Amino acid sequence: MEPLRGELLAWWERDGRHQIPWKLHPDGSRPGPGEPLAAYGIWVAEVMLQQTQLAVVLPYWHRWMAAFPDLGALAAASEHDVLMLWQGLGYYARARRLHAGARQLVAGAYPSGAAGHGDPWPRTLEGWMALPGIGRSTAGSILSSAFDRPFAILDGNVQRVLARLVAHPGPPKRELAGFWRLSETLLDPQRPRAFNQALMDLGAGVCTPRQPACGTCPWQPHCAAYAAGDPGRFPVKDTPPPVPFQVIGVGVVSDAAGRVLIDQRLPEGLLGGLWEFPGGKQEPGEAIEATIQRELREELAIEVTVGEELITLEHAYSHKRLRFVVHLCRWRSGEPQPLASQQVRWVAPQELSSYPFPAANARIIAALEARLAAG
DNA sequence: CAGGCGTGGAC
DNA sequence: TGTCCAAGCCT
Repeated sequence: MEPLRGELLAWWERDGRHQIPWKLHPDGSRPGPGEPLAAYGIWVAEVMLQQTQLAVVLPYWHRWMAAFPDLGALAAASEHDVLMLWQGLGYYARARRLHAGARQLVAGAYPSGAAGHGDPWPRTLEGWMALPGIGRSTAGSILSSAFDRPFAILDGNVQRVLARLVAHPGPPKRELAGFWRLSETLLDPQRPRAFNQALMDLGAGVCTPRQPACGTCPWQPHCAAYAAGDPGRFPVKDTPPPVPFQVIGVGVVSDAAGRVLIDQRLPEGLLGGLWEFPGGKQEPGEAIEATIQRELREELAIEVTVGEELITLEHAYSHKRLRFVVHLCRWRSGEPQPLASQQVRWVAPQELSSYPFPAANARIIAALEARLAAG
């Protein structure tokens, strides 16, 4: 075990990522073994990093820390402001859970394990996992990063590295318990922060999903997949389920004053809590104009005249693909009702930037602005 | 426990 | 171009 740890850590000292801002002291210096780091920024970062690459997270993390510099600021923030800062990052339940977790921590409503004396941060796996949106891997990552405590991690990078190390014959999802044991066995109890970060950096930069750079890998002499001659074959993947495709009719409804109608989605589920232009699924054999009229009648209780097309765009979610066919509409009658949303609102086009929208709607807004600018 | 849950980078 | 998939969690 010691040789593997030493070789990985030696590689990491030379080639690891050492400029990650939340893993440094405020003055930019690296923490020594056992030295604590500020837990708040690490907690925020680890949640942002769930299923999201480091380069994507960095600008979001900096904006978030400027807006909500500490736990109290986040707990006191509105959900609207929280979603504004998360807009475009995806998996929006993470933002709502981070917000709820901040309020739990401020209220002291978490299990034992914190240091006490005004320090709200848990020191145990159970303490962190009691917070919404924190599972075992994120909890282990936070505890090792912030406090240099010996807790293992098992994200996608680590699963891939370990699956190759032992040439595991099946999908890791089916044998997670064994992978957790392996991650715990390998973990360097003297330097858990550095070891976990090294393992992730190895997966992100060397032991990559495609064309791994085995020539520079510190574990190449120990790697069963390399010995088998085909490291790219691991980890073995499950066949992904088919992704459904749907056409969505969307109305950008204007009133006589030039305001447009938007609604806030329900608090849970897909894009929960974000704002959007109203619309819905096209039914078989239905013209898209009829879809838009029907959906606005069913979900908002309004009657509109469907005008020209503004834009058609395709958007892929993790579990479905949609084509949005967006038409400009004129409001005719009916006070808009939030029959399938939290609330509806008439807003001037220049006010749209103060609402959190999902990525597909941001493209619709860009098209609308271009149309308005063109007259 | 299999499926819901976003977005953009990389090739 | 399409396809894969990333520092997972929740139900």
